[in-house]
Amino acid sequence: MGDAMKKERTVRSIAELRALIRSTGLRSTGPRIAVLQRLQQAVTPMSHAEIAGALEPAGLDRATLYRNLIDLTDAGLLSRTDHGDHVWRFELRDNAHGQIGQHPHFTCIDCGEVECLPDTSIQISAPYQSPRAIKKHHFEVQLTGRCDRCAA
Amino acid sequence: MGDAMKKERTVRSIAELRALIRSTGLRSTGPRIAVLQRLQQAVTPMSHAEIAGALEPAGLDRATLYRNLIDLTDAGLLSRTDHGDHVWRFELRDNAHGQIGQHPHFTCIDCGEVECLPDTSIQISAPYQSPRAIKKHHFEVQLTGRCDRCAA
DNA sequence: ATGTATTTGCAACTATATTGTAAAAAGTTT
DNA sequence: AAACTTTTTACAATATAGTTGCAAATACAT
Repeated sequence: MGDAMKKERTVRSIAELRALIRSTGLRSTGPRIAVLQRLQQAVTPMSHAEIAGALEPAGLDRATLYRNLIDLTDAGLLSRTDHGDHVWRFELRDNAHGQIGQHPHFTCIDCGEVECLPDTSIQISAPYQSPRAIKKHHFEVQLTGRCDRCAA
Repeated sequence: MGDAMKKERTVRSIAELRALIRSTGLRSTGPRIAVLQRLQQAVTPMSHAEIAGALEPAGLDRATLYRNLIDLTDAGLLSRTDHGDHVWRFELRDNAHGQIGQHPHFTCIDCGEVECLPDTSIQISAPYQSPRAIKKHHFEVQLTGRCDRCAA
Protein backbone atom coordinates (compact mmCIF):
# COMPACT_ATOMS: atom_id res chain seq x y z
CA MET A 1 0.00 0.00 0.00
CA GLY A 2 2.45 2.65 1.05
CA ASP A 3 3.91 1.30 -2.15
CA ALA A 4 2.06 4.02 -3.92
CA MET A 5 4.54 6.37 -2.29
CA LYS A 6 7.66 4.58 -3.30
CA LYS A 7 8.43 6.91 -6.18
CA GLU A 8 11.84 7.85 -7.37
CA ARG A 9 13.32 8.88 -4.07
CA THR A 10 15.96 11.59 -3.93
CA VAL A 11 19.05 10.16 -2.30
CA ARG A 12 21.61 12.77 -1.34
CA SER A 13 25.31 12.27 -0.94
CA ILE A 14 27.02 13.12 2.30
CA ALA A 15 28.34 16.31 0.71
CA GLU A 16 24.81 17.26 -0.32
CA LEU A 17 23.45 16.54 3.15
CA ARG A 18 26.23 18.62 4.60
CA ALA A 19 25.31 21.52 2.36
CA LEU A 20 21.63 21.04 3.19
CA ILE A 21 22.31 21.31 6.90
CA ARG A 22 24.60 24.30 6.46
CA SER A 23 21.96 26.03 4.36
CA THR A 24 19.69 26.20 7.40
CA GLY A 25 22.34 27.89 9.51
CA LEU A 26 23.05 24.79 11.55
CA ARG A 27 26.51 23.30 11.70
CA SER A 28 27.14 20.10 9.87
CA THR A 29 28.09 17.42 12.36
CA GLY A 30 28.47 13.67 12.35
CA PRO A 31 25.29 12.93 14.29
CA ARG A 32 23.19 15.20 12.07
CA ILE A 33 24.47 13.69 8.86
CA ALA A 34 23.91 10.21 10.28
CA VAL A 35 20.31 11.09 11.13
CA LEU A 36 19.55 12.48 7.69
CA GLN A 37 21.30 9.59 6.00
CA ARG A 38 19.24 7.11 7.94
CA LEU A 39 15.99 8.94 7.38
CA GLN A 40 16.42 9.16 3.65
CA GLN A 41 16.56 5.37 3.56
CA ALA A 42 13.35 5.07 5.55
CA VAL A 43 10.08 4.26 3.82
CA THR A 44 7.97 5.33 6.79
CA PRO A 45 8.43 7.87 9.57
CA MET A 46 10.80 6.64 12.28
CA SER A 47 10.56 6.99 16.04
CA HIS A 48 13.37 8.24 18.21
CA ALA A 49 13.91 4.69 19.44
CA GLU A 50 14.09 3.31 15.92
CA ILE A 51 16.60 5.90 14.81
CA ALA A 52 18.62 5.42 17.97
CA GLY A 53 18.64 1.67 17.39
CA ALA A 54 19.73 2.08 13.81
CA LEU A 55 22.55 4.42 14.78
CA GLU A 56 23.52 2.47 17.87
CA PRO A 57 26.71 1.17 16.23
CA ALA A 58 27.76 4.80 15.85
CA GLY A 59 27.40 5.17 19.62
CA LEU A 60 25.12 8.16 19.33
CA ASP A 61 23.96 9.74 22.58
CA ARG A 62 20.21 9.72 23.31
CA ALA A 63 20.03 13.32 24.39
CA THR A 64 22.07 14.46 21.42
CA LEU A 65 19.72 12.58 19.12
CA TYR A 66 16.66 14.16 20.75
CA ARG A 67 18.19 17.59 20.43
CA ASN A 68 19.15 17.03 16.83
CA LEU A 69 15.74 15.74 15.87
CA ILE A 70 14.22 18.86 17.39
CA ASP A 71 16.79 21.18 15.84
CA LEU A 72 16.45 19.63 12.40
CA THR A 73 12.69 19.85 12.74
CA ASP A 74 12.87 23.50 13.75
CA ALA A 75 15.17 24.10 10.81
CA GLY A 76 12.49 22.69 8.55
CA LEU A 77 14.37 19.60 7.40
CA LEU A 78 12.25 17.10 9.33
CA SER A 79 8.65 16.76 10.34
CA ARG A 80 7.76 15.48 13.79
CA THR A 81 4.35 13.90 14.11
CA ASP A 82 2.35 11.72 16.42
CA HIS A 83 0.50 9.18 14.35
CA GLY A 84 -2.17 8.48 16.91
CA ASP A 85 -0.22 6.00 18.99
CA HIS A 86 1.58 8.40 21.27
CA VAL A 87 4.97 7.96 19.64
CA TRP A 88 6.84 10.83 18.00
CA ARG A 89 8.04 9.93 14.55
CA PHE A 90 10.35 11.84 12.26
CA GLU A 91 10.48 12.03 8.51
CA LEU A 92 12.44 14.04 5.96
CA ARG A 93 10.27 17.01 5.30
CA ASP A 94 10.94 17.76 1.68
CA ASN A 95 10.73 15.29 -1.15
CA ALA A 96 11.51 12.27 0.97
CA HIS A 97 9.20 10.19 -1.16
CA GLY A 98 9.48 12.16 -4.33
CA GLN A 99 6.86 14.69 -3.45
CA ILE A 100 6.75 18.02 -1.77
CA GLY A 101 5.04 18.64 1.50
CA GLN A 102 3.13 16.25 3.67
CA HIS A 103 0.98 13.30 2.78
CA PRO A 104 -1.62 11.46 4.84
CA HIS A 105 -0.58 8.60 7.10
CA PHE A 106 -2.37 5.49 8.20
CA THR A 107 -1.46 3.90 11.52
CA CYS A 108 -2.54 0.41 12.54
CA ILE A 109 -4.13 0.38 15.98
CA ASP A 110 -2.94 -3.20 16.53
CA CYS A 111 0.60 -3.55 15.22
CA GLY A 112 1.43 0.16 15.16
CA GLU A 113 2.76 0.11 11.63
CA VAL A 114 2.65 3.47 9.89
CA GLU A 115 1.90 3.66 6.19
CA CYS A 116 2.21 6.64 3.90
CA LEU A 117 -0.83 7.23 1.72
CA PRO A 118 -0.95 8.99 -1.62
CA ASP A 119 -1.96 12.60 -1.50
CA THR A 120 -4.97 11.93 -3.67
CA SER A 121 -6.66 9.62 -1.22
CA ILE A 122 -8.28 12.23 0.96
CA GLN A 123 -10.89 14.74 -0.08
CA ILE A 124 -11.82 17.29 2.50
CA SER A 125 -14.92 19.39 2.22
CA ALA A 126 -15.20 22.29 4.61
CA PRO A 127 -18.81 22.94 5.58
CA TYR A 128 -20.24 25.30 8.13
CA GLN A 129 -17.52 27.27 9.87
CA SER A 130 -14.66 24.84 9.70
CA PRO A 131 -11.29 26.28 10.65
CA ARG A 132 -9.82 28.35 7.83
CA ALA A 133 -6.82 26.04 7.80
CA ILE A 134 -9.09 23.32 6.46
CA LYS A 135 -10.51 25.52 3.73
CA LYS A 136 -7.01 26.47 2.71
CA HIS A 137 -5.76 22.91 2.91
CA HIS A 138 -3.14 23.88 5.45
CA PHE A 139 -3.26 20.80 7.61
CA GLU A 140 -1.97 17.29 8.03
CA VAL A 141 -4.09 14.19 7.97
CA GLN A 142 -3.74 11.15 10.16
CA LEU A 143 -5.90 8.04 9.88
CA THR A 144 -5.99 5.19 12.37
CA GLY A 145 -7.53 1.77 11.87
CA ARG A 146 -6.61 -1.86 11.50
CA CYS A 147 -4.18 -2.74 8.74
CA ASP A 148 -4.92 -5.55 6.32
CA ARG A 149 -2.52 -7.94 8.00
CA CYS A 150 -3.99 -7.40 11.49
CA ALA A 151 -7.56 -7.47 10.17
CA ALA A 152 -7.01 -10.88 8.59
CA MET B 1 -16.73 25.36 14.44
CA GLY B 2 -17.07 22.52 16.90
CA ASP B 3 -20.44 24.20 17.22
CA ALA B 4 -21.62 22.02 14.43
CA MET B 5 -21.34 19.15 16.86
CA LYS B 6 -23.31 20.67 19.67
CA LYS B 7 -26.49 18.78 18.89
CA GLU B 8 -28.97 17.57 21.41
CA ARG B 9 -26.61 15.82 23.74
CA THR B 10 -27.73 12.78 25.70
CA VAL B 11 -27.24 13.49 29.39
CA ARG B 12 -27.59 10.46 31.58
CA SER B 13 -28.56 10.41 35.21
CA ILE B 14 -26.31 8.83 37.78
CA ALA B 15 -28.59 5.80 37.86
CA GLU B 16 -28.29 5.48 34.10
CA LEU B 17 -24.52 5.81 34.22
CA ARG B 18 -24.43 3.18 36.91
CA ALA B 19 -26.45 0.81 34.73
CA LEU B 20 -24.26 1.63 31.75
CA ILE B 21 -21.12 0.70 33.64
CA ARG B 22 -22.68 -2.47 35.03
CA SER B 23 -23.81 -3.49 31.57
CA THR B 24 -20.18 -3.83 30.53
CA GLY B 25 -19.41 -6.18 33.38
CA LEU B 26 -17.48 -3.55 35.33
CA ARG B 27 -18.49 -2.57 38.81
CA SER B 28 -20.08 0.78 39.34
CA THR B 29 -17.86 2.89 41.57
CA GLY B 30 -17.64 6.51 42.59
CA PRO B 31 -14.59 7.31 40.50
CA ARG B 32 -16.07 5.74 37.37
CA ILE B 33 -19.35 7.57 37.67
CA ALA B 34 -17.50 10.81 38.30
CA VAL B 35 -15.44 10.29 35.13
CA LEU B 36 -18.47 9.56 32.96
CA GLN B 37 -20.39 12.43 34.50
CA ARG B 38 -17.58 14.83 33.74
CA LEU B 39 -17.05 13.55 30.23
CA GLN B 40 -20.68 13.86 29.25
CA GLN B 41 -20.42 17.55 30.03
CA ALA B 42 -17.34 17.95 27.84
CA VAL B 43 -17.62 19.44 24.37
CA THR B 44 -14.19 18.20 23.32
CA PRO B 45 -12.06 15.21 24.28
CA MET B 46 -10.35 15.68 27.65
CA SER B 47 -6.83 14.75 28.69
CA HIS B 48 -6.03 12.83 31.83
CA ALA B 49 -4.73 16.03 33.39
CA GLU B 50 -7.89 17.94 32.54
CA ILE B 51 -10.13 15.26 33.99
CA ALA B 52 -7.92 14.96 37.05
CA GLY B 53 -8.08 18.71 37.54
CA ALA B 54 -11.84 18.74 37.20
CA LEU B 55 -12.25 15.94 39.71
CA GLU B 56 -9.56 17.20 42.05
CA PRO B 57 -12.13 18.32 44.62
CA ALA B 58 -13.26 14.71 44.79
CA GLY B 59 -9.69 13.78 45.73
CA LEU B 60 -9.40 11.21 43.02
CA ASP B 61 -6.13 9.32 42.81
CA ARG B 62 -4.11 9.75 39.62
CA ALA B 63 -3.33 6.08 39.16
CA THR B 64 -6.94 5.12 39.78
CA LEU B 65 -8.01 7.63 37.17
CA TYR B 66 -5.52 6.24 34.66
CA ARG B 67 -6.72 2.71 35.29
CA ASN B 68 -10.35 3.69 35.04
CA LEU B 69 -9.83 5.57 31.80
CA ILE B 70 -8.18 2.50 30.35
CA ASP B 71 -10.79 0.10 31.76
CA LEU B 72 -13.68 2.21 30.51
CA THR B 73 -11.97 2.42 27.14
CA ASP B 74 -11.48 -1.34 27.00
CA ALA B 75 -15.12 -1.75 27.98
CA GLY B 76 -16.05 0.34 24.97
CA LEU B 77 -17.50 3.30 26.82
CA LEU B 78 -14.67 5.72 26.02
CA SER B 79 -12.34 6.35 23.16
CA ARG B 80 -8.72 7.12 23.84
CA THR B 81 -6.95 9.04 21.12
CA ASP B 82 -3.83 11.04 20.52
CA HIS B 83 -4.78 14.09 18.54
CA GLY B 84 -1.35 14.68 17.09
CA ASP B 85 0.08 16.55 20.06
CA HIS B 86 1.22 13.61 22.12
CA VAL B 87 -1.50 13.92 24.73
CA TRP B 88 -4.02 11.15 25.35
CA ARG B 89 -7.55 12.44 25.33
CA PHE B 90 -10.73 10.63 26.28
CA GLU B 91 -14.24 11.02 25.04
CA LEU B 92 -17.54 9.23 25.54
CA ARG B 93 -17.65 6.71 22.78
CA ASP B 94 -21.31 6.49 22.01
CA ASN B 95 -23.64 9.38 21.36
CA ALA B 96 -21.63 11.89 23.35
CA HIS B 97 -22.52 14.56 20.84
CA GLY B 98 -25.77 13.12 19.67
CA GLN B 99 -24.23 10.89 17.07
CA ILE B 100 -23.01 7.36 16.94
CA GLY B 101 -19.42 6.43 16.39
CA GLN B 102 -16.46 8.65 15.87
CA HIS B 103 -16.09 11.97 14.13
CA PRO B 104 -12.99 13.73 12.83
CA HIS B 105 -10.98 15.99 15.09
CA PHE B 106 -8.94 19.07 14.37
CA THR B 107 -6.03 19.95 16.68
CA CYS B 108 -4.29 23.32 16.66
CA ILE B 109 -0.54 22.95 16.42
CA ASP B 110 -0.07 26.20 18.35
CA CYS B 111 -2.57 26.35 21.19
CA GLY B 112 -3.37 22.63 21.27
CA GLU B 113 -7.11 23.12 21.26
CA VAL B 114 -9.05 20.16 19.94
CA GLU B 115 -12.19 20.68 17.90
CA CYS B 116 -14.75 18.14 16.86
CA LEU B 117 -15.66 18.29 13.19
CA PRO B 118 -18.89 17.16 11.59
CA ASP B 119 -18.82 13.71 10.09
CA THR B 120 -19.63 15.10 6.68
CA SER B 121 -16.48 17.14 6.39
CA ILE B 122 -14.18 14.40 5.20
CA GLN B 123 -14.47 12.44 1.99
CA ILE B 124 -12.01 9.62 1.62
CA SER B 125 -11.34 8.00 -1.71
CA ALA B 126 -9.40 4.77 -1.61
CA PRO B 127 -7.25 4.38 -4.69
CA TYR B 128 -4.62 1.80 -5.50
CA GLN B 129 -4.27 -0.76 -2.74
CA SER B 130 -5.21 1.31 0.27
CA PRO B 131 -5.79 -0.63 3.46
CA ARG B 132 -9.18 -2.32 3.45
CA ALA B 133 -10.06 -0.43 6.59
CA ILE B 134 -10.11 2.73 4.51
CA LYS B 135 -12.34 1.23 1.86
CA LYS B 136 -14.73 0.06 4.54
CA HIS B 137 -14.59 3.35 6.38
CA HIS B 138 -13.35 1.67 9.53
CA PHE B 139 -10.95 4.30 10.70
CA GLU B 140 -10.61 7.51 12.65
CA VAL B 141 -9.51 10.81 11.21
CA GLN B 142 -7.26 13.36 12.83
CA LEU B 143 -6.34 16.70 11.28
CA THR B 144 -3.70 19.08 12.58
CA GLY B 145 -3.19 22.68 11.59
CA ARG B 146 -3.44 26.20 12.94
CA CYS B 147 -6.79 27.24 14.36
CA ASP B 148 -8.43 30.50 13.32
CA ARG B 149 -7.51 32.24 16.54
CA CYS B 150 -3.81 31.31 16.33
CA ALA B 151 -3.66 32.03 12.60
CA ALA B 152 -4.94 35.57 13.16
C1' DA C 1 46.75 28.81 13.06
C1' DT C 2 43.73 30.99 16.32
C1' DG C 3 39.43 32.33 18.36
C1' DT C 4 34.48 32.05 19.20
C1' DA C 5 30.09 30.07 19.17
C1' DT C 6 27.84 25.73 18.58
C1' DT C 7 27.43 21.04 19.58
C1' DT C 8 28.45 16.82 21.91
C1' DG C 9 28.32 13.49 25.65
C1' DC C 10 27.63 12.47 30.15
C1' DA C 11 24.75 12.80 34.18
C1' DA C 12 20.99 14.63 36.64
C1' DC C 13 16.47 15.68 36.43
C1' DT C 14 11.29 16.26 35.23
C1' DA C 15 6.99 14.64 33.63
C1' DT C 16 4.04 11.06 32.23
C1' DA C 17 2.43 6.66 32.77
C1' DT C 18 2.42 1.94 34.78
C1' DT C 19 2.68 -1.62 38.40
C1' DG C 20 2.53 -3.91 43.26
C1' DT C 21 -0.22 -4.36 47.13
C1' DA C 22 -2.87 -4.28 51.37
C1' DA C 23 -7.14 -2.43 52.58
C1' DA C 24 -11.77 -1.11 51.19
C1' DA C 25 -15.87 -1.58 48.64
C1' DA C 26 -19.16 -3.88 45.19
C1' DG C 27 -22.04 -7.26 44.28
C1' DT C 28 -23.44 -12.14 45.21
C1' DT C 29 -25.01 -15.90 48.03
C1' DT C 30 -27.16 -17.68 51.78
C1' DA D 1 -28.86 -8.47 56.46
C1' DA D 2 -24.45 -11.15 57.40
C1' DA D 3 -20.91 -13.48 55.32
C1' DC D 4 -18.24 -14.37 51.27
C1' DT D 5 -15.68 -13.57 46.90
C1' DT D 6 -13.85 -10.69 43.55
C1' DT D 7 -12.99 -6.21 41.93
C1' DT D 8 -11.40 -1.76 42.81
C1' DT D 9 -9.15 1.79 45.35
C1' DA D 10 -5.30 4.52 47.25
C1' DC D 11 -0.80 4.83 48.35
C1' DA D 12 3.89 4.04 47.14
C1' DA D 13 7.32 2.40 44.14
C1' DT D 14 8.79 1.88 39.66
C1' DA D 15 9.25 2.39 34.71
C1' DT D 16 9.49 5.13 30.38
C1' DA D 17 9.97 9.30 27.61
C1' DG D 18 11.88 13.46 27.15
C1' DT D 19 14.52 17.64 28.87
C1' DT D 20 18.21 20.37 31.01
C1' DG D 21 23.00 21.73 32.88
C1' DC D 22 27.52 21.95 31.88
C1' DA D 23 32.50 20.99 30.81
C1' DA D 24 34.99 19.28 26.95
C1' DA D 25 35.18 18.82 22.04
C1' DT D 26 34.29 20.36 17.48
C1' DA D 27 32.78 23.37 13.53
C1' DC D 28 33.65 27.10 11.05
C1' DA D 29 35.11 32.07 10.44
C1' DT D 30 38.91 35.14 10.47
